[in-house]
This record gives sequence, structure tokens and C-alpha cells, in this order.
Amino acid sequence: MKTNNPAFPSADHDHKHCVSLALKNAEAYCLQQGLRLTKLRHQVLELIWANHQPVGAYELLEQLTQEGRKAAPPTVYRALDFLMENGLVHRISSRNAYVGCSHAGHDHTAQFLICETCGQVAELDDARIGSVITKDADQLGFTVAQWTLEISGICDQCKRGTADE
Amino acid sequence: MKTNNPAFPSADHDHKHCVSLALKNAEAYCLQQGLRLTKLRHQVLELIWANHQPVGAYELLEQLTQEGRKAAPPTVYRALDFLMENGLVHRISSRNAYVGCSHAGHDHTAQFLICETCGQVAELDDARIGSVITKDADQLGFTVAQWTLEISGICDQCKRGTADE
DNA sequence: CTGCATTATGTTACAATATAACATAACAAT
DNA sequence: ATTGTTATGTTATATTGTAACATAATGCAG
Ligand SMILES: [Zn+2]
Ligand SMILES: [Zn+2]
Ligand SMILES: [Zn+2]
Ligand SMILES: [Zn+2]
Repeated sequence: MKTNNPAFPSADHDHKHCVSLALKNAEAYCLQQGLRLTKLRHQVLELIWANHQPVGAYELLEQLTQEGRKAAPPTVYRALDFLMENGLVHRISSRNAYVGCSHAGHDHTAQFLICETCGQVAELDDARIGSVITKDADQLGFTVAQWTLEISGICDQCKRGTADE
Repeated sequence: MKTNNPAFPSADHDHKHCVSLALKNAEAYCLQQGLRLTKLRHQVLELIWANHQPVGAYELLEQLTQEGRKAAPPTVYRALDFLMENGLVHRISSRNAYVGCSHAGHDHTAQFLICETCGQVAELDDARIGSVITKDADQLGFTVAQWTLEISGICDQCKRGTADE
């Protein structure tokens, strides 16, 4: 399965391509896995992919409502649960927000670079990190189930003053 | 400055020692830095160190009240802010909970092993992780400000059935 | 197609976590 | 003592997330 661009997308990148790729991947993945990517879930996933910034659940709720859907908090949280369980979306717990997965279907653990200026998130997938973690854990007899790494800072574009927001 | 034990403490470890060491270190550090470790802050820090499990803000609030202090949410959150700003406490954002820092004064970034069974948290300080992160970030032109790594799993004692809870 | 089981969504109410805004108190230095 | 500063008290509210139960849609057996 093809992945989306892992790094920070430039202000003028073809984001429609990001969206359609993510949706197409999700559709294919769900089909293949026998998962029901319902209209609601598809809609939420598309809203999440509106940009590369993590989005809050209540923000999604508001947008769903604006799009004419009858929605309450559980509507959103259930869709998010489905999307997260199936690796299509990640939660950025340091922000209580959600972001589309750039490596959906890969079976990976998430590593995020979060720009404090533009709010954009890039997803890393550096195997070395997982390997160091596993080694450390092994030494302590700790069995790793999952982990998240959230890195805050300033992205290249923001340093250069070319961010899109 | 002496550090507390970095790994998962055993069920029968001398936890009073952990507490007194943490408090002593905090007092010394605040004195040296000209920081005001007030009665409230000291009290909150002590409550946080009641065990090696992260504790929620409202749990702290309840305990403060039980100890006779007039407290409301801001009371706790302000104390937590102070303690976090000064590296005496870390927030486990995947749990909305707070844990005493085992390396206070070291100027380090937090890395946590969180046992899903006993709830205990061990703080790692593996420089290799930071170094990999820095390298990855550099390649993308990303300047790292801070990061957190939260690793869930099962600790050694829980696997052996000797956890303290 | 029909009835039935399963899964998804709607709906209401509420729990849990965190902050805003302003008043009072404690503290530290003149 | 006076005064500016920092910390705490107090009230109210914002934000994030769930529980519980009702209804609707879907998939399938017969
Ligand atoms: Zn894009
Ligand atoms: Zn940026
Ligand atoms: Zn201890
Ligand atoms: Zn354990």
C-alpha cells in the first residue's frame, strides 16, 4: 500500500492528493479486511484529513453538524474509535486531538513531530527508536505492548517563514 | 544530585526512602534555584509521591481536602504547573495523570514505562533515544523543543505475579 | 422476501479533566 | 508600615470523554 508523504508538507503542496490517497487507502484496506467504512466513518476520516493538523473531537462534531449530520459527542467518538482501532487515525494525546495516519495498513507505531508554530504534524517511522525501546524494556523485564512518541518543536518551513498558517 | 531508583520498585521496597529522597531533593533544588516550594506545593508533591503510580488531579484535590486544606481545582493545577515547570513532576498525557520525577534537577526529557497491570511507572533516561530523535528531526529541518515517550506494557513483577497491587 | 441477529447510529444525560476571572492573603523588600 | 509581587482562595465555566438505552441500518438464514 502506498504511503502519504511522511514529512511536513509544504504550504503549496497538492493536499487534495493527500486526502484522496488517504481515503482510497482506507477504502481499500477496509474492503480487504472486511471492515465497514460507513458513511459516517468515511465522513469523519475525510474531515480529519482536511489538513495536516490534529483536530479535536468537538471540532469534528461541529463540522459534522454543519454538514447536516445529526451528531452528538458519541457519534464522533465512536467513529474515532473505529478509525483508531483500525490504524487509520492516531490520537495525539498531548493535545487531545486526532490526526490521519500517514502509514495506514503498515502496522506501525506512531511517532510524531508536532510544530508548535503551524500546528502541523508529521509522522515518523524510524525503526531504530522501537529497537532501542525494546532493548531498554527487555533489560528491565518489561514487555512492551504499545508506545507513543510525541515530539514538539518548530518545523523547517516555520523557521524559514513559509508556513501555510 | 542523587536520583531515585529508575526501574520498577519491588513490592517490598522501602518507599519511605523514595519519598524522603524526592522531597529532600526538591527542597534542595528549590532552595538553590530560588524557587518557592510553598507548603501547598510541598504537600502536593508529597501526595504525588505516595506511590509510583501516576495520580489524577482530582484525586490529589480530594486528598488535599481530606488533609484539611481548602482546595479547588485551580489549587491543584497551579501546584502541578509549578512542579512540572521545575521538573519535579511529569505529566503522563496518555493517562491525564501526574507522577513524581525520578531525576529531578537533571534536565532530562521524560521516557516512561507504564505497567498496564499494576499501574506503576518507571522513568527511563536513555540518551540514545534522544539522539535518534535529534537526528531524525535534523534531517527534516525540525528543531526539537521537547518530547515525551510513553510506553505501555507489563512489568517484570506483574509477569511473575509479585506486584504490589 | 421475511424474520432475526448483529452492528451502527441517535439521543439524553452526565463524568472527568482543565481553565478563566477576579478576590484575598502571604511574602519580600524598601 | 507601605507597596509591589507572588501565591492562594473562590466561583463559575470550558473542554474532553462516556454510560445507558432507543432506534435504525445491515447482513444473513430460511
Ligand atoms: Zn496534504
Ligand atoms: Zn510549522
Ligand atoms: Zn518507592
Ligand atoms: Zn506491573
